[in-house]
Amino acid sequence: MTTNNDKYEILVKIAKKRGIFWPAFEIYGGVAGFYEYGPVGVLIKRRIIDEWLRQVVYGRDGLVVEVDTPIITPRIVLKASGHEDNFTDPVTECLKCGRTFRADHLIEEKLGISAEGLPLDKMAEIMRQNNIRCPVCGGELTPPKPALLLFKTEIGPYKGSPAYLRPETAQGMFVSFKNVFNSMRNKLPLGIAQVGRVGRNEISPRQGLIRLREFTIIELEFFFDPEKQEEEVNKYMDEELLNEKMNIITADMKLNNIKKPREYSARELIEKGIVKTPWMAYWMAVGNKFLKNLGIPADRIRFDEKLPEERAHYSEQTFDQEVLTEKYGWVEVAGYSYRTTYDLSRHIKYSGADLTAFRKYDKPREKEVIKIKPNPVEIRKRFANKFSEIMKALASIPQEELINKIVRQGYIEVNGMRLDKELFFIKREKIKVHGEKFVPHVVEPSFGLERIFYVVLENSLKISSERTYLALTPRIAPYYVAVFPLVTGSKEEHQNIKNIAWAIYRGLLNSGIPAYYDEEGSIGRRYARADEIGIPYAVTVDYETLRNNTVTIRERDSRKQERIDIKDIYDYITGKIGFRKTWIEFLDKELNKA
RNA sequence: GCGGCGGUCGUCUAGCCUGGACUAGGACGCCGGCCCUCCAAGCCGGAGAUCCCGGGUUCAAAUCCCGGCCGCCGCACCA
Repeated sequence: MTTNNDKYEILVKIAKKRGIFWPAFEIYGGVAGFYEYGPVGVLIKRRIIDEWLRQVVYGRDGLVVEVDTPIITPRIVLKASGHEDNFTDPVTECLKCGRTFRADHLIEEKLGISAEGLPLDKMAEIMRQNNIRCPVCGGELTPPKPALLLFKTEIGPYKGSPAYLRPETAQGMFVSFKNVFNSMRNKLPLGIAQVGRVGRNEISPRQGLIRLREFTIIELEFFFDPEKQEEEVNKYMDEELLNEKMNIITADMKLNNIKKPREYSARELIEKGIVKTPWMAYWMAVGNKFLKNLGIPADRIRFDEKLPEERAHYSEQTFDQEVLTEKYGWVEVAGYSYRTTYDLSRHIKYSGADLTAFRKYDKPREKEVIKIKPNPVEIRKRFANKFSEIMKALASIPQEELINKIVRQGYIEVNGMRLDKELFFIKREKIKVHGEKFVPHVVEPSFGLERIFYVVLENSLKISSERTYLALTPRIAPYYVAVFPLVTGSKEEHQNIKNIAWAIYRGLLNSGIPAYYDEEGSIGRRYARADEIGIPYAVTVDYETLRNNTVTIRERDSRKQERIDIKDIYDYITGKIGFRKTWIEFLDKELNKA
């Protein structure tokens, strides 16, 4: 019997043996929280990214575009985003036993009051006043110090300006929003996606690929107009997405101690008001399909809504998407956050840039505007000797304030003098307004690539007494097809068989099919090696090939073989892997609709 | 970060307690050769080990002692 731990260990062994992944810096003893991808691993990783790009980014009716922005991020950006303040933990250390604790958690535990976000000196005071001591040994605690989880660096070699490695790629999308939005001709809704490396200086990373200090995020920021969200979702969400079933644990369910998820369709999530924006349901449905297409069974995927105190500082609503693993139980592979206007508003404030979109009204609206100007003749009449002083002071008062004071209260005070509305020209004017500026709202589906990579591998690994293989869904296999000569001896017909196999291999590579060639060891061993890295098909050239130009093609999981003509190999493989069937089915459906 | 346990070819391991005969042994895997009609076969040969790192004790350290690194488990942290 294979236990969970055995399975994990077999996976780790295969990963190292076959070049999939392993801990980084191994020859120097390794550094916790860093992993390396090997030659086969990079291919699988790339295929997963490609599938994400295809399904979540470029397959979304043109809603989403992609960018690539810097990893090193000036301090101001992460100050604006709130990370510099929120990505630190207040840590206190016991002077006696050396244990460290989160100061705010200790306060909450002892006093039952929320201490999250309090200034450090305030926390120190509370701890002193209430004589909070080490919960383990009762020793004295140091005042809380901030532990920053951002990697710090400097831009410029001498006296550089402070910078951090980005802890998420999202800020790249917010900071570049204006340029992307303009280049996409100012249209909403607009998704901006990015695949990129990030760094988080975790206190204690463990759990292999699940908790890393440097990893890859694939995420998108989806910008939309909150006033048009219903009609726009209706336009883009087809029946298939609306009917997508998901396992959900809502925050309400958690508060009522219900731990078993309920099944909801995306439509129900919207209609029952479980999601705070219908776009949340849209992206959750897309993400659910994405993971299923990577081979994760639907009953091993669930969404867990975070309670307010569990959410990141920027989020109005968060669902974690989790996958059940053998090794780690439920693992969060993606987070769906409703970031509202938080990030853009903060960058507007810190940078001064206009990061708004323009909402055109259906019809131009008539709007009354009031313009106020001082009436010099009247003012001189009333305040002859203060005239220039008054005029100067008035010039520096903004229009809104003039309107506010004069129209609403009937007068304005300037340098201690009361100026009544009779001293002003008040002009009321009707103008046509075509729309208004607003800050777009944002929903963010954010995936941890290494976690997806891990859950897919773990899920794909099949172990039996007979054999061990990776049942990767064909599209994310490192190679689509292996090519083998049945025999590799020195007789002339053996040589011919080898030559044909080699020619087929080269032909496939030349046609853009990721192919793999192996002639070492017995045919059985070669199948086994190919199976271990998840190659879904194997073409074998044998004696019959010499007679009639056919080869056998073997399917990895069933080990069934078919005999096909050499000329049909390309079509066979692209048919199995590829998009031809999808194209025909989809086109039929779409044309019938039209 | 704290506590417990551990670390020997790519992998699994023998040796460690009781220091020396260890040029660190074996198996699997890998590479080469032979064999050559389909699922990890067989035979022959080969390469492959900073005994995790640093220091100490000793005539002598894989082995004993100290510190560090890394891993696993628990706590804490993180999502």
